[in-house]
Amino acid sequence: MSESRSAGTVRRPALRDVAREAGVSEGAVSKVIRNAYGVSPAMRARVEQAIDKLGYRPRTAARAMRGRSFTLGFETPHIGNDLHTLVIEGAAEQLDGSPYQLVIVPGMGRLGAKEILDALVDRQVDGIIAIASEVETEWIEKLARHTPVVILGRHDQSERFDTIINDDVAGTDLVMDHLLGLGHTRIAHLTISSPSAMTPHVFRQTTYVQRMEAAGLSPVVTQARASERGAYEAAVGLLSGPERPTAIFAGHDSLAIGVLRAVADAGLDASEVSVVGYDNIELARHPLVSLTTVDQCGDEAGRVAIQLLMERIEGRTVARHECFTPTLCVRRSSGPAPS
Amino acid sequence: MSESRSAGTVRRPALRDVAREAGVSEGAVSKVIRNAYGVSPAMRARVEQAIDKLGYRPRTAARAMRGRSFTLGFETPHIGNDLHTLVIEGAAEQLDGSPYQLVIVPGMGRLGAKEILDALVDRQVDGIIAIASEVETEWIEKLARHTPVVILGRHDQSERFDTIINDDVAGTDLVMDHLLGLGHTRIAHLTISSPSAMTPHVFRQTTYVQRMEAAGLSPVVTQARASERGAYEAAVGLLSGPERPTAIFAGHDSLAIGVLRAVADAGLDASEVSVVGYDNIELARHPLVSLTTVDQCGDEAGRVAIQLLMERIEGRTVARHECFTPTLCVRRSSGPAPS
DNA sequence: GGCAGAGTGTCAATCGATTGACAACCACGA
DNA sequence: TCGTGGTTGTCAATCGATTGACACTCTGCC
Repeated sequence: MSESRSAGTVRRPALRDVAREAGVSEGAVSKVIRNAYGVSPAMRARVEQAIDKLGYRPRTAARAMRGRSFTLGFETPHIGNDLHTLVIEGAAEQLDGSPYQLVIVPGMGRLGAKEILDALVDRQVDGIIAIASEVETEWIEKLARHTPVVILGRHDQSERFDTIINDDVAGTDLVMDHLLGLGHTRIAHLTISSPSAMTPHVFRQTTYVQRMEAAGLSPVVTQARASERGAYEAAVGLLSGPERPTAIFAGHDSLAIGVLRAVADAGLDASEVSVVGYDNIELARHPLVSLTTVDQCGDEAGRVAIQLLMERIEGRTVARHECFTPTLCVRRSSGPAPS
Repeated sequence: MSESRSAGTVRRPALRDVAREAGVSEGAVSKVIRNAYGVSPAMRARVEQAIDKLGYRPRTAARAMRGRSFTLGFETPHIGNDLHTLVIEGAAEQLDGSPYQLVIVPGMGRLGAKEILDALVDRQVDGIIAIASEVETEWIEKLARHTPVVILGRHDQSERFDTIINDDVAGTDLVMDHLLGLGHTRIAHLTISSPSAMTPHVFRQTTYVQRMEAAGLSPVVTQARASERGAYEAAVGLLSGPERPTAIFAGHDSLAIGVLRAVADAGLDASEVSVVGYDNIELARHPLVSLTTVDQCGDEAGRVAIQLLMERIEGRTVARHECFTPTLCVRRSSGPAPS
């Protein structure tokens, strides 16, 4: 009765069972599975044989109680965001072969960043990669006091956690160089509301305004709800206005996709309204979409995020802040200004 | 020195600290946080005050050692798959407000399903939702002996784990009714190789072949690599052959997107080659794509998956197998056969 | 007055792995 | 023969929360 619980349920072997099977102490088994000092080849062989026989695997929970959980957490407001997918891809690649495991807790529009981060802390992850754009800096600093944290796309540099950002000023400059070079003068910018002044969207918007004014043009900024549909509705408004823009720079690709839909619905195309996005999501590459956009190599960001976390886990205490330089991908959604 | 570890690192409060702060026993505190029987209102108030003051949160690892981890795991070969995103959305909705948390472990092409499932078991999740199409039934049954499991899109019905499938025969019938009704006779099917005979793709292919033969037509099945690019290449081959098909039924939407690309690149459109997919991913809805496809309500599947897991956690031991009936979404990518 | 029984709170064992202290043993040289 | 030093293995405490057994205090009632 001590070998099984309820009907059809079996107890997974524990370290104790392996020790009994091999006829050695639990400590010895622990040493073997951790590759610790002080085990003879003979002992190692016996223990490994017992492990194989029983199909033993150490429980993460028990290990976590004594230190590491070998788990890293990723917080994202919503999976299905292509940029984040790319980041996760890079992170997974960097983690390949290591004993650490990446787990993702998705907000899906119902859980706030704080709730997710708390859930990760409750599970004693050894490190956290987060977006967390809506969370105050102090809150994250408190979090970082006990768990290594890397924040993506946040422009404020704290001493207590690492950040990885894309150079949004340079990226926006690429877009504006492109559009101005094509002769556009009525360029509108579509953005979303930001919880803080330190988000990428604010930097893109600010740079857009500066460039417009520097070129002697009047900036037009429109706020949309943060979705393809929100962008669609905002774009419909822009296109039906008196002074129709000849180019629309959207804060990111999902918004740009919505803009493209509005352009198509209005019976227009790229020869009349150029559309440019930001992020270079998979869809932007598709020939039916062919969206001009800014690539910010999310996979590289994912790889670096893991590296930074590992450094923290191994003892680094001074913050590091990485910045990537984006590139422009010119496609068919943008063209010369109509004459 | 017992209050802090290394520089800048603080120990999170434990149950013990709350007990000391409130001047009660640890057991009492435990009862309060679990809403267990046997606490007076006065005690509850004192304890809750102490919890607030210290910012205490129970550690999942310690709880897991005594039973539940309040964590459910989701195994997916690759996030960024829109159907899975939809499933996760439904699951998150169903889980809203419960103490359970969903975590996703993505394979990202480097981790096999078994490795992911093992990682989840190591973390003692209370239940698992998995795709696991490549894993043998016996392996999953062994897994299900100690952890509740729901498998998505697997047509073999085991007594030991629950399954949720889409009626792929009915879905394929919808597609074939549609295409045959439009007068198509040269209908090709694009599929991917399957690790077992129980995957949705095999059922779709088999039904396609049966319907073609029943209509007195010759089926043409082409295998593509499992990616948009693989579908593109396969479609290029199909379109440049001697007897060009007038309709292509792709095994799922990502493949269909690749087919659409090939059609566009060949200078053709829906009036010459109809394209139909399966899954109704977000992109299929976009006006620039407008793909006719089969909707299999992934969000509902996600909700039901959570329900099934909860039932298992609460003691159900007989297997349940749910089957959803899909619907057809007709869009502009399909039309009458060219005369 | 005494006793049943409901309501509260404490105690101690337990889950599984890790880790520093320590003991047993060996060989070797003085 | 004894001591020294290096290997190898065991022991026991520990991490944090849960839980069943148990003890104590009141009420109310015969």
